[in-house]
Amino acid sequence: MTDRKTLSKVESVPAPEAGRRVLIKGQQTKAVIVQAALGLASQIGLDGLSIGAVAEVTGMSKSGVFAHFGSREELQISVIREYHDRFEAEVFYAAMQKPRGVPRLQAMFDNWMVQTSAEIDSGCIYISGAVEFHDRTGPVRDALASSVATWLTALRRAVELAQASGQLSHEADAHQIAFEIHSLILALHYEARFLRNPVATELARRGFSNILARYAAGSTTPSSVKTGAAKSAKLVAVPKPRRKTISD
Amino acid sequence: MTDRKTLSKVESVPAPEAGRRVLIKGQQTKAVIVQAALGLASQIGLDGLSIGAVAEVTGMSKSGVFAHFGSREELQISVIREYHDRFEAEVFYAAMQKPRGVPRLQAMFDNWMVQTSAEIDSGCIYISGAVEFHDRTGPVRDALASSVATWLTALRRAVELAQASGQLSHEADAHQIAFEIHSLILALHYEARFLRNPVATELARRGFSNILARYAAGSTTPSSVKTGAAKSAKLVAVPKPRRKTISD
DNA sequence: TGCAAAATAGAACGATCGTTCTTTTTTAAT
DNA sequence: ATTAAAAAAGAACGATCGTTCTATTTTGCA
Repeated sequence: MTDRKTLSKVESVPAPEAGRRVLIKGQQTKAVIVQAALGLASQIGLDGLSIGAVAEVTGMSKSGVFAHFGSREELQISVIREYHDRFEAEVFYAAMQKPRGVPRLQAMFDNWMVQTSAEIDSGCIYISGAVEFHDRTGPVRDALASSVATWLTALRRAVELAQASGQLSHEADAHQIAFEIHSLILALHYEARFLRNPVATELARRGFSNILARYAAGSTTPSSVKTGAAKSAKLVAVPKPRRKTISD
Repeated sequence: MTDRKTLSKVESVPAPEAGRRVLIKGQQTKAVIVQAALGLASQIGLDGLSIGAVAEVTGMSKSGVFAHFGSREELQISVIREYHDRFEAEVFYAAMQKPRGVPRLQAMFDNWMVQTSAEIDSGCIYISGAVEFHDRTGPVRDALASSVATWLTALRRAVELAQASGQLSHEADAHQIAFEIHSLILALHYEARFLRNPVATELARRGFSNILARYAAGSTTPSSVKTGAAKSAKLVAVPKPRRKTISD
């Protein structure tokens, strides 16, 4: 569609045929349905997402909703794509405005925090979905894992850029740093959403600054970094890629 | 029951009346059911746990299973108690054998890792359940949050003991350290279970040793520790405690 | 304005769910 | 061995689920 740098090549909506209307009625309501379904899935989870509930929220009939997707799985995948796009816009693109290195990495983390522990209803589908689908197989799980892997790869690249710019130490493995950043977001989600810990945001923020301090270029390095094991770390998130997911 | 130090005062089974049989038939099968239900819940989640599935696994009838609990919620709570007891034995008690300070903290983390990313079927109910119940209310959520809060409190105390023994710096807040340790377990679960990252265990282990190195007594401290905000951190996990949960 | 196609609604299906009720089997103490 | 209680089974209920089929309404272009 556009040739600017993107998080992945996933296309949500087929390009409209030339000479036709830009957005046909069916696509409008489909977009409305997906948005409503994402809101629902954020609260009750992807797995708990039922067509009947979506129909009630949108004021449509069950079969009216169903006809747009053909199956519940396709609805779930559409929701994942919607979340992917939103996450890409609000976390990835927003951070890409910042200069490379620590500022961009900091922006990614800040945006991610907002997306994860957002004030109102929003729950992170990447986190809840991982729990719901970690033992299953099929296209929904694949779509979810693919989307998550895409983002985590982008995060790791931001770490590597910070290293390349000399702001973070080269001695630490980028996988390790990205893992520790990811872990803070997961703990933030856990403590803020489930345990209702009001200072979870502060704990996560401090943890991130601790990571930056520890891996700051030229600082004292901890005992065990840069061994062989972690260097071969590789995410194997997408067993059967069904569409292009990770851009180069 | 026993007066040795325990993780909490939750009692799973009422004490048998004097002069009666030690374990009546109904309690035997109930224990079998709960164990089978825990195995099921570890795979498909507490929320997905259905009485029919438990009946099939145990070779009983639905109503036969149901009669032991009276409701699905009570079955779920029984599963949580079972997991609590098992977690207490395999993570908490096992680590209490070690001397106070870093060795005990290290043992807690190691045992926790095994419990979280165990080889076979076991999934951590504390993690999956948090996602499934983070927006709900009721006794199941309360039981889960209470059990988790109990363990996290015990973890924080182990950190404080390590500080008191002079092995970890007093400058860092124990809440912060416990938060960062917890976050590594969550990331381990996420990457090992969902993303099938084969080096997740190694990343978590290294993250823990990084924490130890960073907070080692006498080491250089990062920029922002020991401010007022995190000192008031307090877990508010149990809104309506319905039984005694956290020991003093 | 007419008309075909698209979009939506409505009803019904088989399946599964938690739960209740009734009946049968098993237990455990006399 | 007898017997009352406990345990387990079996059938059925209302509800909800995803899905299918058919009818109705709405759309969008001629």
